[in-house]
Amino acid sequence: MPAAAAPGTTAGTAGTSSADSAGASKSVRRRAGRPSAALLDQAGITAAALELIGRKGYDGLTMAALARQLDVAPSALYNHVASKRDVLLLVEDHLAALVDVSGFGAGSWEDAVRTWAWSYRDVFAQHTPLIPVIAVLPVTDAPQTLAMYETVSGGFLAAGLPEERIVSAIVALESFIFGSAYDVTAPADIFDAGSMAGATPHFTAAVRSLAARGDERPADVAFGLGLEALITGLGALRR
Amino acid sequence: MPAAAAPGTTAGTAGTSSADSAGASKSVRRRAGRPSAALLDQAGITAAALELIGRKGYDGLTMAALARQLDVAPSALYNHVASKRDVLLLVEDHLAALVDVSGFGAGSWEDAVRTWAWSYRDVFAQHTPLIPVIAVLPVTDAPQTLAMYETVSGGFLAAGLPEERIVSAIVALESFIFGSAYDVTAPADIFDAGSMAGATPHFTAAVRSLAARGDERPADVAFGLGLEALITGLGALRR
DNA sequence: CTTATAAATGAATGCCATTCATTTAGTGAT
DNA sequence: ATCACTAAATGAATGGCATTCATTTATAAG
Repeated sequence: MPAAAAPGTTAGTAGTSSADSAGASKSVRRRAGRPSAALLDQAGITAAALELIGRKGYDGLTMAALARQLDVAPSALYNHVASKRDVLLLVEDHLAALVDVSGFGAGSWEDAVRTWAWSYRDVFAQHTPLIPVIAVLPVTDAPQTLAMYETVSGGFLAAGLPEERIVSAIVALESFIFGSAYDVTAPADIFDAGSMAGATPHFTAAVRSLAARGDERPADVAFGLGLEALITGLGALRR
Repeated sequence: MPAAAAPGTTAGTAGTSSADSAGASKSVRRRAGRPSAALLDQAGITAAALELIGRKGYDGLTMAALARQLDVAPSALYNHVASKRDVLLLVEDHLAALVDVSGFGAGSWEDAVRTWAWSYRDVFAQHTPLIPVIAVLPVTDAPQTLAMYETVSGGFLAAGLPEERIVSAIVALESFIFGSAYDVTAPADIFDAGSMAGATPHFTAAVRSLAARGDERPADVAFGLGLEALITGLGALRR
């Protein structure tokens, strides 16, 4: 857990072990009506969603399952979120706080970017179904994500990148990170050409010679290779 | 299991220009039973799916809509594809053939990569819902995609990249391309911090100064920046 | 002529997100 | 105290979705 960022606002609730409201499985039958204390809130929904995702994966994350996890009727969720997409947004923003931006302001710019990029990829490799959501997500709707951008922007500016290229540089890195996150989840034999191998000699040979020197995970090798290239190339913009 | 199946008898029809069977909207009521010539085949299904995607987007691509487009009952589709995922695979492989690999073997390696990467991104920017599918797709199931890899591998080898790094280099570029494809579809105001702008001075300033010099599309600027960095970095591996 | 089969039908099935009328328990004002 | 208001729950629809299955039938093969 890289920790870090976790900007002030919601830090109070976020700090508590997220399991509490998630695990509530009292089988006590409740009647409709306003309870003494609200059963649901966004923090509880987020925690329950994460718990569910961890146990059953994203296929298991249905509004019905989420409601059951919280011992509540599915329709009750809609008092606190407008849609399932909203739930995914809550989860996404929670995860953004786990990305390690501690390197910015500490060591070299290169090392800070390395730490950030690897942890960013690692976090979202476990949550690839969120990537299509993030990609189109206005930052306004995700405060933790926005906080991450602020820290990274500050680090880039301090390192001497021209202000007008900072967003482009971040976007380029992020695009690479998201694409690479998918890569982590790919099956090991994804490049096995099978019966078509005869028709693709160059590619088949390349796949074989990669596999031959295989201690490190292929996805990690590719990520390291691309990341170092990006760091060098983007670093050259500094003045 | 996709590919294989393709009942031999009807293979002849598969070779025909795929557009014909897509537009078939005869309202003639048919009875159950084997028709004189098969109404459906994978080429026709692919063409109809592309037509539908172009007209209604991926939300409009349902098995029911696809069947209607082909003037057939939804269940009939399952004689030719095992699942909706299979339909997406057919579409993906069709698109792979549109990617421009003509640069390999022609000009410089750098230019070939540029042409390939830009066209690859452009094709899939229109089809981002396919990206999660491609990412986990064994190449065996996608002959056109495999053919693309073969051409690119050959180009990389000819340019002097060590064989054991070719796959990693391609994966790194592809990851960047997929991530960047999402970027193209993002709304223009995605980085507008709105009410949070006060709390994020560096980021907000960076966004503003990017917008200030804005003739080119932001997604294109970021893609160009990252791509040139990758080309330089990966090119340095040549011997 | 018989038989096997590919390829269609349409009627389920089960899952899903979401909506809605309804109920109820607190809160705050009079 | 009483009353009205409202937040937050319920459970019963609703409509859409992919997929399955028993059934039908034209055709090709033997």
